[in-house]
Order: sequence, then structure tokens, then C-alpha cells
Amino acid sequence: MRLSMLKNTPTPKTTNTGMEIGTSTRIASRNTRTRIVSAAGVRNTATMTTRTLLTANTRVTLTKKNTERTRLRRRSLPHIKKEPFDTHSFAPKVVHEDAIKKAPVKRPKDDSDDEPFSSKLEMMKKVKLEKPHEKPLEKKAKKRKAEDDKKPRIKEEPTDKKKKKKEEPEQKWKWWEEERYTDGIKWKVLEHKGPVFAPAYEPLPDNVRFYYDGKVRKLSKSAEEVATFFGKMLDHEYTTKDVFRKNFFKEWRKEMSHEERSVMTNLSKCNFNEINEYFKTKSEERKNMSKEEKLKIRQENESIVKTYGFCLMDGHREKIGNFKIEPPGLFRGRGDHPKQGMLKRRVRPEDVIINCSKGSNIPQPPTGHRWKEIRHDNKVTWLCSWTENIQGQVKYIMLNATSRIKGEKDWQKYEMARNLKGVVDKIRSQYREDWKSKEMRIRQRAVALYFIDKLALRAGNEKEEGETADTVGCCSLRVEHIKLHPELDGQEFMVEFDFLGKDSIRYYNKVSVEKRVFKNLQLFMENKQSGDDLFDRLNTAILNKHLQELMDGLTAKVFRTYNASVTLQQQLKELTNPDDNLAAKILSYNRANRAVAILCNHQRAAPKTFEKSMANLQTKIDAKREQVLLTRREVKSAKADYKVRRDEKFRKIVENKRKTLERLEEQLMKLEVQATDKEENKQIALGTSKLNYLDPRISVAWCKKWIVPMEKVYNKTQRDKFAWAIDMADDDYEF
DNA sequence: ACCCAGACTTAGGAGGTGGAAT
DNA sequence: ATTCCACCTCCTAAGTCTGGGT
Repeated sequence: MRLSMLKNTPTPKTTNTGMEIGTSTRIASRNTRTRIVSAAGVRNTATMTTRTLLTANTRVTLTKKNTERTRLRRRSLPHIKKEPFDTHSFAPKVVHEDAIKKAPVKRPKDDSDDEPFSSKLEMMKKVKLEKPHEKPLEKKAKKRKAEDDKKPRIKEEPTDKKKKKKEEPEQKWKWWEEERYTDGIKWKVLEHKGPVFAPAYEPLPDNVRFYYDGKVRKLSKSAEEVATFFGKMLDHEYTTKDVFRKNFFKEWRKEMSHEERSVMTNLSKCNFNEINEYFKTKSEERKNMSKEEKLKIRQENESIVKTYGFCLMDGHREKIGNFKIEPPGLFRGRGDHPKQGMLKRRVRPEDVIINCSKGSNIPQPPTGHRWKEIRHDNKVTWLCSWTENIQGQVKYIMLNATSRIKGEKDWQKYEMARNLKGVVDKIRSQYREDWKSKEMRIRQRAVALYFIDKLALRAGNEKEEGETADTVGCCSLRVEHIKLHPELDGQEFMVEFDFLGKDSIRYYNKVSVEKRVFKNLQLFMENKQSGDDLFDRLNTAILNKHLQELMDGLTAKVFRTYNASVTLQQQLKELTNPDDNLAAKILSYNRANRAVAILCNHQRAAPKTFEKSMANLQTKIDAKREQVLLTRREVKSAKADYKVRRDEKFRKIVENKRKTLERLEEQLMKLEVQATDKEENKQIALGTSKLNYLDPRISVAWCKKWIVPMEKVYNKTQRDKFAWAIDMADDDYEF
């Protein structure tokens, strides 16, 4: 049937931006194996996209001649003062009409500026109650709400299979129907129980021994704890890496007693095997616990979540995202991280700052301890913070994605991207103009923006050398990261990108660009060494400053959101066939999702069991196919019988056989779709784009339009996170 | 004018879990 | 009942961007 068609669907052609793209190939060096995967999906292109993916279990290190690196990581560039919006607006503030219509309601910024704080609060309260300036969106929402109110409220919670009896009885708060704070205040009341600390160190039992140079050695408590961090990781590749071992050993020695330090001078002489075994056994034991024990542990966890996992914010009980403080351990930086293996110190209450509202119940520190500080800052969203010792970064405890505070922000993000939709054509024609500018900095800015727009590259902030892995984004690209080919694979003006991006994920792509871009790149690279910055007159601050002038609130990352969402919408439009059955529709959805993941370079390591489970699936398919064939023959013969003996009994038999065949064929088709989907998805991570880049209202609308159950597209967590969109978007929603 | 800390979003992997397959 | 595997949740690193201080 249509399966063969599905399997080889040529890449959809789309032309929303009117830009051409060549072959896009990405390589993530992983294992030693190379596979070729063709995936459905590209955007902005009339060419077929073929992807080549090499996988690996580890992140890649591009060979780089550090010695050649002449560039200065920190440049001082002329700073352009930030102008208030309007004065330089490139795009007259024609915000897309649709966007205005649907934009979240915002109170004018300064409408109560001279009010004293307290009366502002009063007003805010009133606003929340009265909703004075209602906009279309709100009306719509309100209307829906009114309808809802007629129905019994309980219907909200589709009794999630009787298994989980204690589903939250409280009805969900529709924060999206309320007014928002606009003056930088994030909350008025905040109360919580503080963080949960990592469990104290439990010394090893005496039968678990550590050996140095072949001899048993009892370690001091602090040295032992750090040794267990390493011992636990023995099976991990990290422990074989030089940098990791070197950093670890250096830090471990600091925790050793004087004597230990003088004796243990060589990590290679340390034997952690028994420690490693011990933890393996322990986790095995945990797995083999009886039902009762497991239940008990679960209940304990649940009770912790109940007290520490929620906070009270502005009268609503909200879920906290990460209420546990990170336990001590060895730092696992990604890629070629210079600090990998360093000791991540245990966080004590004395390191923790508590943020809550004045007059609320301040969380109790563990007995015998005190907090570093109690703060009442309602201009920020975090509840607790501490400074981590590896990079000196502040870490936070914040709310879950389902919370009002995160949800509003998320919604706002998509509205910003929709605003961009209204001005993107103008921005595009401007940067094309700028390719011809007399000024180098403007040309660089324009070419960089072109890459960000066309290839969905990240902005690329500067990073401090030696502190982190060497990764880049658009503005921080170096000459060594691109190759220019006047002609390649039969196409003109090809640029070959090869660099490590965020998380040291390799970005490899060959793109045909416009001639002007190509010429500009040649110019930018003139007289430069491979380690020099490609855009030496540009950084993210300059770029974002420029974008700010083109559209209020516009920054580089908005392009990623915009292009991702637009691509999804378009691909869904193109790939969805109304006559398809449910499975095929979902495949189309996944393919649309996949096109975005490819665009954004969201990769994953191929699952360890991939080959095997693929083979299993194939076996099933073969068996099913066999069955189909068999049944087909049976139908035939039954028909023949009926022809000869025209009686009711035989007619029934034919009927039954035919039904069986139909069922089997459908099952087969389902399996085949599944296999296709799986194969195409081998090294592509769909989750990241789904969670962070795709306007959920597009997916919601698609589900509603094609009567696809929402659960097929969003799991429970995702449905919770996108509750606002599910409630809000109708089947005709347009991004 | 510039730097940097701080705040918040985005990211992939580890490991747990629960339901399907045997 | 046991095993297997897919999916989900948790975890925390690594980005982006803002804004305050000097």
C-alpha cells in the first residue's frame, strides 16, 4: 500500500523564505561505525536533504591547532549605546497584526509609576480581579471559561486510569487567564521549605577495601568519600581520560591526610575495584528489593516531595523544578572540558541563600546550621541559590515548567517569535542590502545574521579560554570552522561548516550560499590564520543591539524559535494527508518534528540497543507479512468455495477471513510505519525542539484538526507544561 | 564604555519504571 | 513470573541575554 511511498518520501519542498539550501550533512563522530540515514525534512529548500550521521558514544574533539590561535578571546569593541526602542527602529513598529491580536495582555509599563509600592500592589490586586482592559484574546478565553463553568468542573481531570488514585483533586489554575505583572516584579508572596540536601556520606563497610600499589589501605574518611566518587565511575569512559584523571587526582590529594598524600602519588597504582563492585551490588540489591520495601521507599520520597517539592507563590501551590541540592561528586563537563574530574564540593546550608517574601515562614536550616543569607527579592524567580565551586557559577532552585512564572515566559517567547514573523521579510531584505555595505562591521553583522536565520545557528557568545570546552556559535566562529568551495557536488558557492557547538555536539553542514555571501566570507578570511575569528568586528552584544533596533525585544535566539515553529507548521501542512490513518498521521507529525530537530542540530547518541531492537522489529514484520500472505490465500480459497457452494455458511467464512486479513494488514502497516520512524530517528533527538522551540499551539491545533489524541504527541509532563496552549488553541491556530 | 555576575533557557545523558513480550 | 525495552523523569551542564557597577 502506501507504505513504500512512505518509506521513500522525497524531502518535502518548501519555500517559505525563498532561500536555497544545499545538501545538509551533519556528522557526529561516535562509535567507529558509519551509517547513512535519510530523513524526511528540511526547510526552506527545494533540494532533497540527505544526511550522513556518524555516531559516537562520546563527544567529539576536532583537531585544532591551538598554537595557531592568534585571536584574542576578549576583544574590546566600540560599544554602541542602547537606544530606547523607537528612535532607530528599522522596522516601523508594525508588529504583525495577528500577533497583536493574540499577544498576551500586558499592562502598559508605566501606568502607575508614581504610585507608592503598596498602592501599586493594591492596584495590581484590583487589576487581577477586574481585568479592566480586556483584549480579544482574553475575551475568547473568558468565553471558554464561561462555557467551562457550566460543565461540572471535575471533567477537567480525565480520571487518569483508576491506577493512580490520588490524582491531585484540586482543579488546575488557569494562570493564562489572569493579568501579568509588568513592572519586573515576579511575585508578591513566596513561601517554601528550603532545599533538600544530599544525604550525608556513609563510610564503606570494612570488607570493601581499597588498594594502593597492591596493598590494602584504609583511607581517611574524606579521602575515602572522594575515592568512592571515582570508584563508582570506573565503567565510565571519563575515568580513562587524561585530563579527568589528572584533575581528579590533584583534587583527591587535597582531601588526603598528610600521610596518604605522601604515600599515594600515582593514580595508576590505585585499585578501586572493590569500591566499584560494592556500589554495583548495592544497586542490584535495590533492584531486587521486595515490593513492600520498594513501596516504603516510594512513600518516603513522596512525602519529601509533598513538603519540599512545592511552594506557595501568590496564593497558589506551585511545583518546584529541582528542590534537591546537587550532591558532591566529580565534575562531568561535556566534550573536552579542561575541568572534568574536579571535585564538586558538598553544599552546606551555610552556602545557601534563601529567597522568600517578607513575613512568610522562613525555612528552617538543618539543626546546628544556618543559612548563608535570607533574601526577599521579588524581582527574581528563584527560591534558593548557592555558588558552585568548579566554575564559580550560581545555581538555583526554581519552579517547574507547569508554574505560572515559567509558563508565562514560555508563552511570551512564542509571541515574540510570532512578532518576528511579521517583520522577518523586512529584516531579510535589509541584511541582504547590508552585504554590500561599505563598512566591514555591517557586512559581518549581515552575514552572521544570515547564518543565524538560514541555518538556525546559536548566537555564539565569547567564552573564557581554559575554563570550558572549546565550542562556538555564530559570532564566535573561527576561520578554521568553515571551508569555502567555489564549486562542490555540482553546486556553486558552497560553505562547509565543521565546528563543535553547545555541549560539544558537532555541527557539520555543506550549504550553498548566495554569491555575495560567499564573496564576503572570502573577504573576512583574508590574511587571517585558522584560529582567528571569522567575524572579528562582531560579537553577540553588537548583533543583539542591532536586532533590538529592528524589532522590540528581538535577539538572536528568537530566530531559532521562529524558524523552528514556522518549519513545523509548514511541514505539518505538507506532510499530513487527510486520508491517512492515525499511525500514518503520527508518522507525519514525527517527520515534521524531525525536520526541526535536524534544522536545530539536535542529536543524540544512538540508543545502545538500537540494532537489536531494530532487528526484533524486523522479525515481527516478517512474521506479520507471512501471516498476511497466508490469510490472503485463505480468502481466495474461501471465495472459490463460496462460488461453488453458494450458501450462507460459506459467505460467512469469506466475510470472516476478509476481516482478519484487513486487521492483519493494518497491523503490518503499523509495524512498518513504526520501523520507518525508528530508523529515521536513530540519532535525532525530538524532545529538545518539542520542549523548547515549537509553539505548542501548532501541535495542539494539528491534533484538533485531524482528531489525533493529544497524548500521541505530548506525554503527561508535556501536556502539563503546555496546558495553556491546549486550553487556548483551536484547530485553526496559525503561528 | 565595558565588564562581569546573575538569571534564566536550552541541552543530552543516566537511570528508573512500567507495560509488553515471552 | 521474568525479561526486555521504550519512554519518561531527573539531573545538571552549557548556553543566551540582561543589567548593574565602575
